[in-house]
Amino acid sequence: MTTPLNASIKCSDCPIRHRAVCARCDGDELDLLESMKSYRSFKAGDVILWRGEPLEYVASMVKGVATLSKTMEDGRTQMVGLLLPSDFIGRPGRTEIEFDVTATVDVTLCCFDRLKFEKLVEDTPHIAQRLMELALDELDAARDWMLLLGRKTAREKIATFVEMLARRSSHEGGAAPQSVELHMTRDQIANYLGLTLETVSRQFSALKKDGIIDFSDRHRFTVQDLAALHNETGDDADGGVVI
Amino acid sequence: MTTPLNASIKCSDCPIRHRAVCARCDGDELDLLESMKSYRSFKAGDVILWRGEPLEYVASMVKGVATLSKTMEDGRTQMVGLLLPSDFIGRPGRTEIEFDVTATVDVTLCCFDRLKFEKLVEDTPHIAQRLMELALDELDAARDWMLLLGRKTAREKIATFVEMLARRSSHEGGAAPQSVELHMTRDQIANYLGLTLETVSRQFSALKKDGIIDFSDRHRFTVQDLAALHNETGDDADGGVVI
DNA sequence: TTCCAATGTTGATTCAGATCAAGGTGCAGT
DNA sequence: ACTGCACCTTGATCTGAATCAACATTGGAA
Repeated sequence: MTTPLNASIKCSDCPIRHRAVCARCDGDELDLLESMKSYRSFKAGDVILWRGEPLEYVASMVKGVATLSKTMEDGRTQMVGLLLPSDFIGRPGRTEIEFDVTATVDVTLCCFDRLKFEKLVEDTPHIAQRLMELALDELDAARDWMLLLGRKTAREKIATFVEMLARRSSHEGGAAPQSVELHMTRDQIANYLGLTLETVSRQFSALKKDGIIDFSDRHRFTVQDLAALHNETGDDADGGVVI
Repeated sequence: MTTPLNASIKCSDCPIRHRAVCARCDGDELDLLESMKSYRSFKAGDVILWRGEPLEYVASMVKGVATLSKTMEDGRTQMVGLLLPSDFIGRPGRTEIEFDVTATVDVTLCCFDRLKFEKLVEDTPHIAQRLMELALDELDAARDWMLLLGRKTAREKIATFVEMLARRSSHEGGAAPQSVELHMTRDQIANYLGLTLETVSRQFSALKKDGIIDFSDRHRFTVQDLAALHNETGDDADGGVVI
């Protein structure tokens, strides 16, 4: 399940070098991290960390997608975060986390022993500063999500989700009406949006019927009308139009 | 509306000295903060910061309660945070915030010029470290709230809210079945919990009818049965029982 | 003290989304 | 190619909370 790999890329060649917790580190600091790190891989579906489990290491996401989720006793579950490359898992000063972390596709982590890392945070301002930035960014995202969960309709939730995916995949190059990959099942999307899987399915169908998106297969769609899509999100006009 | 006060207490006598952003600072660092800070007061109901407004200063809550809220174009609003003494407002590296900050009771802030504070964060690891801790704590709270907003029923939401207030006010001393103050109107509570004010009112009445809480007046109640209350929250047993 | 506006309660009705139910689709394994 | 299963879609029905509506309470201003 968890595969420790000694084979890890050099920090200086790392794809997340400039966005992860090490972003502000200089050469010497990077050498130190280099000596401490180890890679781990997880398969799609693997649980990376269980809620309440002792937290032995903290890590940066190098590759893949993982989810943070909370589950109630009767099985209701709510995703409370999405981890993408450069995001950080775990926190110094906490011996456990109170949500499950699950890989949705194959994941590679760059891991550090928690205790050693905590000492590092004390001694290395650049790391604390970057961790602060990452935490504040996540806090902004969490707050946007609270508005969505508390006040948006099912259609607005789906439109917001679709727009988020479209915007993100447009970052990765490509022209406007591009194809977007859904890495999650309908059930996972439902848990992300605070809906049921049936409602997710119905709303996708509705957006398709209205000519706003079109599915090539169940896990891949194109946005036909970006303006109409945004109009369904319930968010303010503009929002930094993607060109 | 905003009243700059030169009269501010000494940092060493400050009630939030050991929990606010300055918690890790040593004597010299504290002297520096002392020389930079200025107090501002706000009346209950005053808006402290508007969404999108240029962020001239950042601040620590010294006294009072304030809310962070997001509002959609059609008026739906969702509170995304509650600020209590020692909480931090604003963030280095951001020229504006994307929610409104409103005082719900009279508030006193300890303010710092944003640009000067940003420089301070760069130069003073103790501040970045503490800001990181505060942000991570808020992130934990935000994630608990996401579960509540996404998956809990109206009754569970109200029970969770009531339990939170009861737990908090028990921290401030007092025996078990104590009287708890509601600083918020039904409408504000509704915006906090992702409900309507009518539903809030009905659920309070239901908890009262079931003998779980009892109102002395509209803004003050006592918890009659803490175990039954917890049982209605949907959260796991235990939860660190208050003794 | 009276009046008024803001706030809160309660009832009736509606509706969005959950739940229950019955197929469809596609792909991994044989 | 066939089978089985996980995943998805669509329909029918139910229900919890929103909405609409009327009235009660409170506290502050005149």
